[in-house]
Amino acid sequence: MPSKPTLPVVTAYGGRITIADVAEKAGVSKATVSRFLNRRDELLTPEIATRVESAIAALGYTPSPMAQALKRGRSRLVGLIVADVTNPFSVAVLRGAEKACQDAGYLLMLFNLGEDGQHERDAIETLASYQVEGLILNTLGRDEGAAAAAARRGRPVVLVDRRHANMEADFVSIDNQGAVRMAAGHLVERGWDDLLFVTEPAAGVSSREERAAAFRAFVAAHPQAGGRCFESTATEAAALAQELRELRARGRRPAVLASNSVITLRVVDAVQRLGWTFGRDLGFVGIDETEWASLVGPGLTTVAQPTDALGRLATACLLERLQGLDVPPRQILLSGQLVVRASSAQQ
Amino acid sequence: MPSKPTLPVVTAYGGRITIADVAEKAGVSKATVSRFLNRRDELLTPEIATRVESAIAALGYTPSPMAQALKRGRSRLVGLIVADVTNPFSVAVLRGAEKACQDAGYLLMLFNLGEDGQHERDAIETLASYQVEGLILNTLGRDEGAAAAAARRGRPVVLVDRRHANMEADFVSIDNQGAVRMAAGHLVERGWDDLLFVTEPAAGVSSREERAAAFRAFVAAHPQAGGRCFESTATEAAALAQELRELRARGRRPAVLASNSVITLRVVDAVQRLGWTFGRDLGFVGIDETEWASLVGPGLTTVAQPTDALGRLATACLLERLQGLDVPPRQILLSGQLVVRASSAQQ
DNA sequence: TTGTATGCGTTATCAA
DNA sequence: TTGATAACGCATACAA
Repeated sequence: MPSKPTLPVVTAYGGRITIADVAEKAGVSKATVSRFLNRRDELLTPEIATRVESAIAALGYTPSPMAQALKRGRSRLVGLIVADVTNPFSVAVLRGAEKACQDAGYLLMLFNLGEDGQHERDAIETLASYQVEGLILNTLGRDEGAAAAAARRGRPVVLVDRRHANMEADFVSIDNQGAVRMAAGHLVERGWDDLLFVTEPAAGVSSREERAAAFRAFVAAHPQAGGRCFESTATEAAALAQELRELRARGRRPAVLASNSVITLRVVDAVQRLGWTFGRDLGFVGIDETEWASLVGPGLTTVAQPTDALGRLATACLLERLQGLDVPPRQILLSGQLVVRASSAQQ
Repeated sequence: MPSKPTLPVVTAYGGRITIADVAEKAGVSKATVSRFLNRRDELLTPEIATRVESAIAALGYTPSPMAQALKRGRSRLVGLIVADVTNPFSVAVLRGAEKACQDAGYLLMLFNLGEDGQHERDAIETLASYQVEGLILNTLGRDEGAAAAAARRGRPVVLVDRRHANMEADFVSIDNQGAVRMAAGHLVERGWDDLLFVTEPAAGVSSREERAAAFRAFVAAHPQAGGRCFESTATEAAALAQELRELRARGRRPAVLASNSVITLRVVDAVQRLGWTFGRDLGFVGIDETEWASLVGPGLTTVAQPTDALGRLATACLLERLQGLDVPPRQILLSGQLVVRASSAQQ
């Protein structure tokens, strides 16, 4: 008797091969295939196991993450929201996080807030609707409680570089205090004795606040060194140049400590307009290492952030929470590394 | 008679509010809610419509994209695969694509191939398993046919900046030929008459090949100007410096045309080691505008790519295909823009 | 015009 | 140990 007319192994609509196809080919039930996939440890008759296995291989079957997510409520997705992908720091962190996710079998969904840094709440909700299991946030946290709400819904949240007000969550960042102390200490040690800390307006961004506070603390501890702060905005380039002029006019050995690479760009621009030379007319250290730091002027001394580690650790924290770790919010602070170049040359 | 004992509006497990919750609250069936959501045009009794509407609002209901994707086979997800997120060009394109996606109600899933640019096939399959509706690729295409396979499965593919061999797909890029001609023409016009085109080894990357070919064509058309090509690798910085030395030793007015920003970085480094000055000892134009181009040496002349438009157009192409547009593969070439600075100053 | 029932691809609960 | 079967949240053919 001829075997029952086997339907051609017709790939399910959309070209997708489903667990049903595998089951049919292996001559078992869908449940068995599912068990084979998920709980291999559980005893399966070796013969059946191999049948299923080869059917899977023959068909090239891969489970549908969407269906799995729907059923399990878990998606193997991690959401990463950054205030601005244009920021090399954020991209570097992203890379670290991505690697760690891949290693753990997770996929990163990126959401970039763009220009205004607004819509954080929307971003969180969008990502949440895709059942992301957790969130890594490198954002302002201005959208009161949006992240907290996510956390309350049971989605672990890890903050990178920027704390959110009233938000109890794991936090991963460079040690801002240490970084500033290192940078300022280096300048003073090299003989620069009139320091100007240039930063963007704090505007509630914790890293900016912490760096500024650390600078003030440094100044208080080193009364022999002059120390002032200046807030630079994108629109007022002239004000920065003016500030630098006054700094130098004071007649000591002036140096700038830039709070991040955006500020570094502005300071370099101003210094070039003034026709000054770094390391001679003005000492300089900037937080954030960039690919161009060594190429500007005589080379810019920087504090490099361990961006890759930051991304990896943020992911690691998240994954631990996903695996049920239940401890109070942790803070992980990593040291920056001073990259000495000619802009801070010995006086 | 008391209404049947209403179960407390219990939010579905995981805290998720489902269409069933809305239906119950509005006192209608799930189907009605679904119709309200999808085909508002279809006649609904106004009274019911408002009841549903307010129930949705009251509950803060949002449909689950996963469930929708499962049911419809469409996910409102677009996959973007980049060879290297570290590349500012790719990030800029990403931003444009992201904006366009958001405008159209799509979400971008980013996949970064990282270091080796390997695993393109894996990336495509991973993304495909999440039911992305289409793919934007800024990759090597070395993984023979992986993209083509996706395309065959009915997922539209758009290539950005890099063509794939044997791949018939929409292609969006800067006009490489025009860009090189513009850059080289500018140098010659300014009196630089011994040109060196520096590029990474082509290695099958179409944009590199096209730029090199365009340079050779330019040289052929301008026999009075010297013109050579040099392939620079990351590991052999010395070779580049040596090449520059020879270029200058030839005694004419030497200039470099860098094929992208990575090469620009290397050339700047070499020139600084040699102690030369751009615009005096060596003319320079680099393809790719960067935030630091104006800050290096006397300022670097560049050809800016319309990255944002590239990303938007790539997305637009994809969305058109998704809406059923069926025309042969298109090529969209955008002009670069010359940003003149002192590195190419008049001789 | 609205409701019922079915299925998308999986997993989980029960029997067998 | 394995197999029916019922969800997961949604959309739709069909019935009312």
